[in-house]
Amino acid sequence: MTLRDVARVAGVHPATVSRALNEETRALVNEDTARRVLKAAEELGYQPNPIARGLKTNRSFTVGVLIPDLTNPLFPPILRGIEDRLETGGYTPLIANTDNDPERELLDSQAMRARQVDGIIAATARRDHRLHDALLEAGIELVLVNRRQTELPVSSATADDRMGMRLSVEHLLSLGHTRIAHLAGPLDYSTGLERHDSFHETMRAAGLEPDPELVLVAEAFTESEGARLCGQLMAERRDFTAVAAANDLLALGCYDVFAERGVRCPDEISVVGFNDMPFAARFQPPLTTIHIPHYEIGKAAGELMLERLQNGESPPREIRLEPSLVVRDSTAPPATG
Amino acid sequence: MTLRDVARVAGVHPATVSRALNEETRALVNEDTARRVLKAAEELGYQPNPIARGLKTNRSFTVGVLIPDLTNPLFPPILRGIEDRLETGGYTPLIANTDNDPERELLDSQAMRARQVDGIIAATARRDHRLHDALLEAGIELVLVNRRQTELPVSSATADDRMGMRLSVEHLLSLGHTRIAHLAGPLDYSTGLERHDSFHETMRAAGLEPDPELVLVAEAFTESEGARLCGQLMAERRDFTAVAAANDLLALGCYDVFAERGVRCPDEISVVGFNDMPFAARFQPPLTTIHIPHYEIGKAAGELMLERLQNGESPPREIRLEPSLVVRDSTAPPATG
DNA sequence: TTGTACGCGTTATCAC
DNA sequence: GTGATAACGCGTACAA
Repeated sequence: MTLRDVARVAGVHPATVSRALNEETRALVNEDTARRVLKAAEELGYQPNPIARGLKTNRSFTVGVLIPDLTNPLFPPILRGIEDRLETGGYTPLIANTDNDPERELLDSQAMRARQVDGIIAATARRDHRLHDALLEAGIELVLVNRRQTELPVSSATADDRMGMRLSVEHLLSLGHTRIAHLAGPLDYSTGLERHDSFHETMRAAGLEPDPELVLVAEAFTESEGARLCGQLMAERRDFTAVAAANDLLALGCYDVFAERGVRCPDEISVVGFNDMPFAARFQPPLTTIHIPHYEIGKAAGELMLERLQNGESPPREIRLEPSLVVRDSTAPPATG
Repeated sequence: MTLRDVARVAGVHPATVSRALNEETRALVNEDTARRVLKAAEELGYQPNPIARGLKTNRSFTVGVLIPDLTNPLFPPILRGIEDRLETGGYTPLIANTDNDPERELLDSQAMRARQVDGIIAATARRDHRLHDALLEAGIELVLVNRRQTELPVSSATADDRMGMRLSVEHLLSLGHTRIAHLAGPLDYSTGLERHDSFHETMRAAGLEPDPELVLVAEAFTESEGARLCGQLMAERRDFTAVAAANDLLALGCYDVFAERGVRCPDEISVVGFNDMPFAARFQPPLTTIHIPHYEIGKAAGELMLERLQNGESPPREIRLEPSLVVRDSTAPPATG
């Protein structure tokens, strides 16, 4: 089923079929002829061959998506948003997991480049220039999602991480907490860094100087890191009454330590997570956290990519979506006395 | 950077470069020449253009993967397994979400066909012939994952669903339960049907005739369906002491009804889930369930696809992986009296 | 307005 | 063993 088949049925030359079927060149062809061609194509169930088209146009209508790990529940909704938005523009995503390995990220981007992707959306988290440089050189569009790159002019779709952490801390403050610990994410991720900075800003804005010994930096956004850091805080008998964690998994790690040590949450210590991951309401206790509109972030990233693909002149743009506080049962006023 | 560039540098004809670079045809070329070509390609950082190759060979080294919904935590590990296995064969997955809509499934498969995928792995669940027929006609290989098709000769990678439900029921029986309810999944999914059948077989093998009024069929594998059915059982004051649910989400629906009615689990009613979804151990109470090796199932599906792609003569094959029982805190002996 | 001719990068099939 | 040539399906100058 090719252009020629349609041409034969419609009784015209293949080139005319090509023109009639292509939105942009349809004007060049007689209205009646176009109608006849469309009808023939419809009847035959003609599907243009994107491979052949790509060979000619040097475009694949394909966009690579680099994510750390699909099994991290953060990413599926982002991916669906990306996919849904790209689809409306006729683009198909090509997904690869990098396991947060910068080398593998570069390798995957090479493989995608070989597959002639028109652009790459990177959800991988490290603040790293190499990918950007490699793609710039190859003339492949780059859009960041869930990560920003302040020093470079590159489009990105993220949540307002600073605002999110502000909501978290202000919630704890409003409950009466003053000795608040922060379990920060890795600071070479923009998410980790911005939440960390915002924690400090918000505390200071309330007239509280954060105790450096109550701020611990995780090496990864994982439960085990959360447990390690929380265990460390408890072992040192720090007198904190609340924890603002940089994500939900770190918060879950705290739960583990509490269970082990018989600490009641929220009665003795309050915890706020970040992300509102699936089933956060099912945990014990249901987790108070910051909700992030992940699906919308994905859609925004798809949107930004389409912008760049369809109008190369448009300048890079940053989209920041608002998070919101979801109060459940892991926070309460501090125990008196 | 094309074959011609490499040819120019190596001082040979482009066709020779093609032969030298292609594993299968390398034997046709002089060893020294081949070495020279490889070296030139290396130096230039030559990457073959799969688009052009596909145009010529009618193969894209691309495999479509049809899943219902990426945000269902069941699928990411399957997908990673598929991806990891396909990658070793030089294939790239192309993923689409069908939202369990058979029409959309067909549409997506059309789009994939247009993109010249060499095969399609379908994780969508309905026992439906249409996809199979459409692909057969188009000469596209089909492999099922997490779903079987008994009437058709098609490769599939699944868990042994019958064995899984048998483990679930036997666990409850061994605790002393005899009045066991079954929340079945939709029976037009092979998973729903086989677990349903196995529930009955296992009960009968123990000398117990299942009470038809204790077997309810859900319209979807969701929490709300679980809650609806469990609510129905409770409203009718059925005297059951345990529930064998066809998946974890149905089990979670039961949790909701229990919470609403003040029923204690497992003290008054035991519940067993199915799938061992992420964070099942975090629920309240931690959910006893059947663990399914999802990643391995995905790898097996990738394996089966490679088999068919690399050796079209090999007959379809079914791979069934063993599930296992994970005992947590949602099951206990029935309350006496 | 439509047809002709060529090229995108690769591989298959010849001939040498 | 290697080179020449055609062809895959499409898009687009250019000619008509």
